[in-house]
Amino acid sequence: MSNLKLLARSLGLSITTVSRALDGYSDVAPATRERVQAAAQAMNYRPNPAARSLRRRRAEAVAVTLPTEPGRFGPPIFLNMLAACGQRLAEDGLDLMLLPTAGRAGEMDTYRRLLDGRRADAVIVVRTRLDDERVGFLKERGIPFVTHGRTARSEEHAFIDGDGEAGFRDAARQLAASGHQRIAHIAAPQDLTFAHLRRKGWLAALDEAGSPDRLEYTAQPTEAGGYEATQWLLRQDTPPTALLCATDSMAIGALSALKERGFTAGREIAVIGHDNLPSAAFTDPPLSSMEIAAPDVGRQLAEMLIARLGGRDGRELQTILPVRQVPRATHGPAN
Amino acid sequence: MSNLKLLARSLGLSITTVSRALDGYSDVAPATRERVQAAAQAMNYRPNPAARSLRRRRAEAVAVTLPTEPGRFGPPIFLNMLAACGQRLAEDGLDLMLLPTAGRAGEMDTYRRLLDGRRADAVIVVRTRLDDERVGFLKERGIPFVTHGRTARSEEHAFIDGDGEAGFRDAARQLAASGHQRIAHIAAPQDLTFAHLRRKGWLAALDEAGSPDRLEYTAQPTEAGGYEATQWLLRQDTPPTALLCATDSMAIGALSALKERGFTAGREIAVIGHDNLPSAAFTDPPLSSMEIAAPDVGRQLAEMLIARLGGRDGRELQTILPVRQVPRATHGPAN
DNA sequence: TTGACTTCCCAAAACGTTTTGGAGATCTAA
DNA sequence: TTAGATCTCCAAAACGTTTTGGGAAGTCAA
Repeated sequence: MSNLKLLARSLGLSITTVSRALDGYSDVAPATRERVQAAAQAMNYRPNPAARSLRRRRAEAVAVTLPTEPGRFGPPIFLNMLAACGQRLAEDGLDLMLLPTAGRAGEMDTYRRLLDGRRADAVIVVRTRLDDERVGFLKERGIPFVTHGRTARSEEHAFIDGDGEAGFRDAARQLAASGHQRIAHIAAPQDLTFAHLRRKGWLAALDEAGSPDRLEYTAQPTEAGGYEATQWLLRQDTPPTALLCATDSMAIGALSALKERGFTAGREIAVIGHDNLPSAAFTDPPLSSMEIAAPDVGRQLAEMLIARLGGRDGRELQTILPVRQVPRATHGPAN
Repeated sequence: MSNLKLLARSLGLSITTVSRALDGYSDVAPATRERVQAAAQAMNYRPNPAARSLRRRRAEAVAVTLPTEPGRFGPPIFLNMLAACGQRLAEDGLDLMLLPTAGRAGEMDTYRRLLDGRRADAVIVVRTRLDDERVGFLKERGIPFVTHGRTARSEEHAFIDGDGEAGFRDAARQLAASGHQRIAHIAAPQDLTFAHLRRKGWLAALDEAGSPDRLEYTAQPTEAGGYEATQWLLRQDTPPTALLCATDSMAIGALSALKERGFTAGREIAVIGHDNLPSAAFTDPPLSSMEIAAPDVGRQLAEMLIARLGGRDGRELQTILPVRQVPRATHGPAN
C-alpha cells in the first residue's frame, strides 16, 4: 500500500534516510528517527517483501518438503511442531513454505526447483533416512538446513532428534527387569533413521540381558502395520511376552490384534509404543508409551535454522533430546 | 544462478525478446523461441521469484493460517490435505505459506501483517467459525480467499465443506430406525461451524423421529472432551442408548469412558464418530464413523483458490461434499 | 583561523523481471 | 512504386528496496 517513496515525500526526507532510520542505522539523528517511526506507524508502512528479497538477494523464507503420497504423514502432532517452528521463524521475519513433493522420486526435483529459483534460504528436512540423498544435495549446494531426525552423516550437519535409542533401551530394560524373556520388536522400515535407532536401543537391551531371542517384524508405521506385525508374531512357535512398537500408531494396531486373539495387553503381553499420541491415554487398556521430553521442538528447530542462517556451523547445532517414559497400563509385568 | 541478462547476452538477443520468448508471446519468431528455450534449459534458467513478484505486483503465494496454541490442530489428516493443496498450487507456480498465529487474539494481527505486506495473493481460512471475523476482514480488503468449512455468511464467499449435517442426520436416523430411543449428541464448541452443522443434523433426525429427548453435552473436540462428555451423560437419570460424537477423537474418548463403566460399545450403547481416522478401524470395538466421500479435498481447495485468483466470483465456487457412513462395530442395535 | 572529525543526510546504482511503445525489415496489394 | 500490414525485435522504464560513496554543516583542538 504505502512505500518508502511516499513516506519520504511526506516527511520531506530522502528515501535513503527513511530506510536507514527504520533499519536502525546509527547515522540518523534521534529526533529524525522518531519522526520517521511515527510516520511509518501512522501510514501503516510495511516493507515490500519482494523488493527486499530482490535487493538483499535472499528469499527470507524457509521451506519444508512434505511427501504427499503415502497417505499419512508422520505423527499427528507434526503439524503443531511446524506451526511452532513457523511462529519462531516469523519473529525473525522468515516465512515458512510448505513444499509438497510427489513421492520420493519427485523429491529431488522439488529441491532443485526450489534452490535454482532461490525461493528459500534454508530447508527443513523431515522424515530423514539413514542414507538420505537430500543431505548430500544440500551440502553440495551449500544451502543451510536442519534435519528433523538424524542421518548416517549426522556429525556433518545440524539436526534435532529425540533419543529414541535410549528410550527403547530403557523400555526394554524395564521389561526384562520385570521378568519378560521374549521381548519382540515391531519395527518400522529400517531406512528411516528413527526406526533404525529405536531398533538399536532394543537390541542393546537384549544384549545386556543376555537374551538370545531376536523376535521382530518390520511393517509400515501405521495401525495396520502394527496389526499385521502382531498377527505374525503371535503365530510363531514361541510367541513374545512383550511388544516394543516403533510408534504408538503401530502399538494401537497391536492392541487390536491382541484383543482379537483374546489377549489382554498388560497382563499376558506387554505393549509399549512411542510418541505418546493424544489417543494413547484412551486406548483399552491405556497404552504405555514414551515421548520427547521437550515441549518446544518446533521452536528449537527454528532457532537452529536461524543460527545456521546467521553463519553458525551446522556441527555446533546438534541436539538430541531426552525421551521420557510414559507408563500406563500396557507395560504390565510378566511374572 | 543464471538470469535473463546472461541468457540474452549468450544468445545475442535482448532481454525483452528472451523474456517474451519464454513467456509464450506471439511476437517472437518460432526459430528464435526454440533457440531461447534450448538455451534456458541448458543454462538451467529459472526466473527469480522476487524480481517477478516485484514487477508483477503479486506474491505468487497463498497463505494458510494455523493457530498454534490449543495443543492439537484438527484431525490428523489435515496436513495431508494441505500437502495435496500445495501440490496443486505448485502446478500453477504458487507457493503455500504456513502462517502460524498466536491464539485467536493474534490471528487478526497476523492477517493484517500478511496483507499489508502483500506476502500472499490469497488466503485459505481453516477451522471456520459461524461468526468469523476473518471473513469480514478479507472481504473488506478484497483479498481472494476460500474457507475450509462454511460460515454464517457462506453464500457470499467461496468454500469447500463436507455435508456434516446430512451425515449426522443419516446416522441418527439409522440409530432411530434400529430402535434407539435416546440418542445423545457429544458436541464440539458450537462457534465452530462444523460442530454447529453436525448438531443440526442430529436435531433434525430427532425431530423426524418425534423424539422428545435432547440429551447433549459440549466439550473440546479431543479424546479428553469425549471422555468427559460420556461420563456426564452416563450420570444422568435416563442415560442415552447411543452417542453421536462430533469427531472420532471424541468418540475414542467416549469408548474409553464406556469401557470404564463396564459398557460394551455397540451392544448396550451405540457410538458413532466422524472423520474416519486411521485408528478408528483399530479401536475396541472398531469404531463406526463417517467421512467426506472425496479423495482430493486439498486439490479441490487449491483449484477453487486458483479460480478465485483468476477472477471467478466466490459465489460460484461453493462445494459441499457428500459424507459417507463407515459402519463398523459400535453402531450396534438397541433392540 | 584552519584543518580534522563528527554528525546527519542524500543521489544514484543496483537487484532481475515484465511491459510499454515503438523501430526496422519484409511482404502485400494496388 | 508506394502505402500500408505484418513480423521480429529492442531500449528503457518501471516495481520498492538496500547500500555505496560521498557531501554539507557543525564541532573541536591547536
